[in-house]
Amino acid sequence: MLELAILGLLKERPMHGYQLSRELGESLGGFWRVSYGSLYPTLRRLERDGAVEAQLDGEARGRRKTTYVITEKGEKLFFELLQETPHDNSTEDTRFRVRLAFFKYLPPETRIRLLERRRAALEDRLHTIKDSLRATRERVDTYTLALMQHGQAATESDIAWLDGLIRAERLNGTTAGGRKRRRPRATTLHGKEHTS
Amino acid sequence: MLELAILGLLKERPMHGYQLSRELGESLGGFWRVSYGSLYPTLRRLERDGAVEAQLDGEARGRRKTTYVITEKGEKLFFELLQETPHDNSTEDTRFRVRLAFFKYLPPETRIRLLERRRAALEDRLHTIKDSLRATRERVDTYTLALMQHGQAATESDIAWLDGLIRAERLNGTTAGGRKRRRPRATTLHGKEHTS
DNA sequence: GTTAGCATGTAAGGAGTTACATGATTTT
DNA sequence: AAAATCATGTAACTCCTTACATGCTAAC
Repeated sequence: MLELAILGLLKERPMHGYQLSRELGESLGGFWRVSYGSLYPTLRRLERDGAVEAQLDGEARGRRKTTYVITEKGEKLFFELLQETPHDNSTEDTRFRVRLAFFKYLPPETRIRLLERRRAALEDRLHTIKDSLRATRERVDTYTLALMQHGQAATESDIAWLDGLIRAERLNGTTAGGRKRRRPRATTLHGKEHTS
Repeated sequence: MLELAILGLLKERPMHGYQLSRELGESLGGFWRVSYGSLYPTLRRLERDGAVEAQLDGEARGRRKTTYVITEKGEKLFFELLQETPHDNSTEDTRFRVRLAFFKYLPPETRIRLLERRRAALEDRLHTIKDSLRATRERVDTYTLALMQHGQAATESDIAWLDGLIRAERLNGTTAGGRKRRRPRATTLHGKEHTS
């Protein structure tokens, strides 16, 4: 997840680790502020794997400030991570936010597919909540009840939001051509932004 | 977090690991469904630490079904975990839900304190989002913008919900006595439910 | 008699965290 | 000249996950 976020930010422009940590916190709007203890090791790993390149700027004395630049290989990795099917359920809320932050790099079809997959997951959660509410009704304390009811409301609001995004995506997509337009592969995207 | 949830459920009645995993998913309404790979080892650890006791029911052959019962020591641990000041930011959303699910075991004063601490954290997040929105306005893409705006709305809704809970708590608390009532310690609660 | 659900576990590993440590540069 | 912020890093650790493995028991 962190790798994806780093690569996505470096795609826009080269940056220091420190800058990355700032922008990471900002672009997700206050959710998930990464610690340096995970940021720097991850940058090292990406460098080792050839996904980014380190450029030592600064006047050689003291060796400070390393600017990281994304490579071709890093771009490929970025698209793989961006479309990766998530198995994990626990981190998926944040993971989806990270993905969405880089949606502009995906073709409309893929965007819709990811949005609908997310929608299905939330529908699932909604059913679980409703089932719980039905099952435990009356013999449950105020706080658990409040938790469930607010969970339901929040999930419904999330779904409505997703519906808005999907609708907007469809409106943009229906301007040209019938169904089954040439399906672009990740490798054809390579670095260019998709502006449908 | 898992320890707290396990102890909280075992406080209501003894259970198997398997049952615990079901109820865990239910009582939090679809958020955080724990895997057995973390549940059973945690139960073992709690047993080793004397917080729970394992009772082998079943007919000795095959050795199946272990019912876990919370101990005195486990009750103490439960209250410690329930009031623990969180340092972690990343898991705090779920952590707060778990805490709230067991609020009935806390005295009103403590409830209010925890609710307000949570409220402050969300206000903080809200400011971060608003700052980001102000800072990046216009030079940000649709998706990041959507993310921030929805994040803001969701956070505001969470805060309003908390305000409701705090208000309800205050109404229940103002029936008797002036400010600074005898402050109950965790150890005085010991197992009994607080019904203000 | 087979599918579904109950029940318990292990091994390997992922993805982060905190706490500590250091030092340069900019602002007050 | 002190304080804040920029900048980079390591070591130990937390807490949970997936994938695998096993076997009983109830329902259809």
